[in-house]
Amino acid sequence: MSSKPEKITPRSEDYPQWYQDVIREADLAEPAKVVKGCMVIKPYGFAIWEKIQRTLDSRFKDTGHQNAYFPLLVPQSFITKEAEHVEGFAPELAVVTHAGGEELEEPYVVRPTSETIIGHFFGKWISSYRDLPMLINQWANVMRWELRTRMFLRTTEFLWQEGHTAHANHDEAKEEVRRMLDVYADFAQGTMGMPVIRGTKTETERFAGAVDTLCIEAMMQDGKALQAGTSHDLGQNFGKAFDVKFQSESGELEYVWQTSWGVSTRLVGGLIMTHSDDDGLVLPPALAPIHAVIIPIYRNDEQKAAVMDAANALRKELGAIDIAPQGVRYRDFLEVQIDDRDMRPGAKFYHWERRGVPMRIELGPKDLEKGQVCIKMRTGGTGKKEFLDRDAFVAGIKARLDAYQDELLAAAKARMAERTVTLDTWDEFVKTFEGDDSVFAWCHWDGTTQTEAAIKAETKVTIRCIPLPGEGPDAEPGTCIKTGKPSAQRVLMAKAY
RNA sequence: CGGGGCGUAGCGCAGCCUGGUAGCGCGUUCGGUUCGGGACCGAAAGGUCGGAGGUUCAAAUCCUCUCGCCCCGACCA
Repeated sequence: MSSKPEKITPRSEDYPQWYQDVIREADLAEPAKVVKGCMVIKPYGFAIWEKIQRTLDSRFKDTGHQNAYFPLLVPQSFITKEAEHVEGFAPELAVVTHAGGEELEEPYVVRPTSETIIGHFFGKWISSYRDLPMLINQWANVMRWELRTRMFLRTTEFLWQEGHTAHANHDEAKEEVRRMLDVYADFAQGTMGMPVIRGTKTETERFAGAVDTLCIEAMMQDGKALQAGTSHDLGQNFGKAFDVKFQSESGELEYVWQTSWGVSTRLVGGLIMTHSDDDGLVLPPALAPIHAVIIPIYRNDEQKAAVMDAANALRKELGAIDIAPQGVRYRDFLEVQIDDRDMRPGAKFYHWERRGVPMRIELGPKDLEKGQVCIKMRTGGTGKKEFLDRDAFVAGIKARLDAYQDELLAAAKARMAERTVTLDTWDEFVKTFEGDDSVFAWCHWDGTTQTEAAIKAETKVTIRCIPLPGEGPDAEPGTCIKTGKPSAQRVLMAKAY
């Protein structure tokens, strides 16, 4: 490599520092500083979020949901209507007490989530079974006063999407909860290249006010788990709290069955910690704002003119290629940029590598002469430059990017498999989780909150989820790793972000 | 909120102990030579030393308070 001082701390040296270095060097975001716990998402980072939004939004539309928008401020009394919901969110609420120069009669809370205010409006909108199901999604910002923040993973204000639906019966609501979880899982793996495990949260980790919370859990490179998305079965809890009733086909008045589900800008943090390396950000093509950068190589003005002509022609040709995944309702063109800054080519290589651009195209006099391009992928493969016939390269670029996307997922899966273990004794368990890092451990658990709390207190390890069928080891009875009491199946245990 | 660390030029830091007109590296701007893995020469711009108060003839430096960031813990998408 180079003799220059490293700008990115190696992962082996200090993982959290590495994470921050990658974000800074890729120019994704920076701490706001002037606003506690908040971050500024910079254009390149926001472009990734926009890609996430577009892909997910398309899937939400495909599953019948419509976007809407509800107020940022929620009357404080709304929050207190659902007992568990208040209890869960009270500590992290920001409250507006003054406006227009006067103290408000009733304070507003800045939404930490919108179940309550949406519940209120569902109550007004729903009166008959004909109004159901009500399938709403909102793209919004929310605020939770967190004690400790990390960029993208946990900030006081964050961006997300929250789906809110109301159904005529519990089965339909449960189906919805599972359907959207599967959308998340499919998106995480297919688009982000981030393998996940689908499961059910324990009572401790369940959403405040839900009867059941499903989740997808991803593994970061240090083996820690990241809750990447949740889908809640709210039962009739909010229906009762906000008096959301409908007249059924048989004419009876019943409370609706609701669901809610969300993913946030945390996904960007997960994306970073899934693929990136000591050289900086690594992005899957499906979410990369820029797919390829052309670096022109020349020694004099004459060469420069010729190379720039060729570069512009190549860019135009590549930019017409639609790389949207199959089945989506939008088009997504290959984004290719030419870096014509007055810098040494080597400096440009490092610049774009830190930003995770999947492919670099070098174009110089020799390439024009031979009708070829010199390309190098950001990671994987042989790691070497490849010289390809220009037209064949253009024809094959989509397949090449698809292959790169698959490689990233495969590498992430391999890492996850490497760090996934099955443990049966408490001694092993303690030893496994001794250090700072973590693994995914499949262990038996007696199903009690007490045992869960004891395990956490002693080892910082939490039950990430009870796997859905097929997501973990086949269910077979055993004995709890901590207490030795009977257990029906293994659950996923890990330290978490 | 508890424990620890840190706030000095865009970034990374020195200076602080032992008060005396603010420095280094990288980056930036301009000019030139360069250009297939982080170029070089020359010139220049850029800081109310996180903020407030105090001690002092004099404060980046000493004292008090405060705000923010990072790490560790408790809470969480």
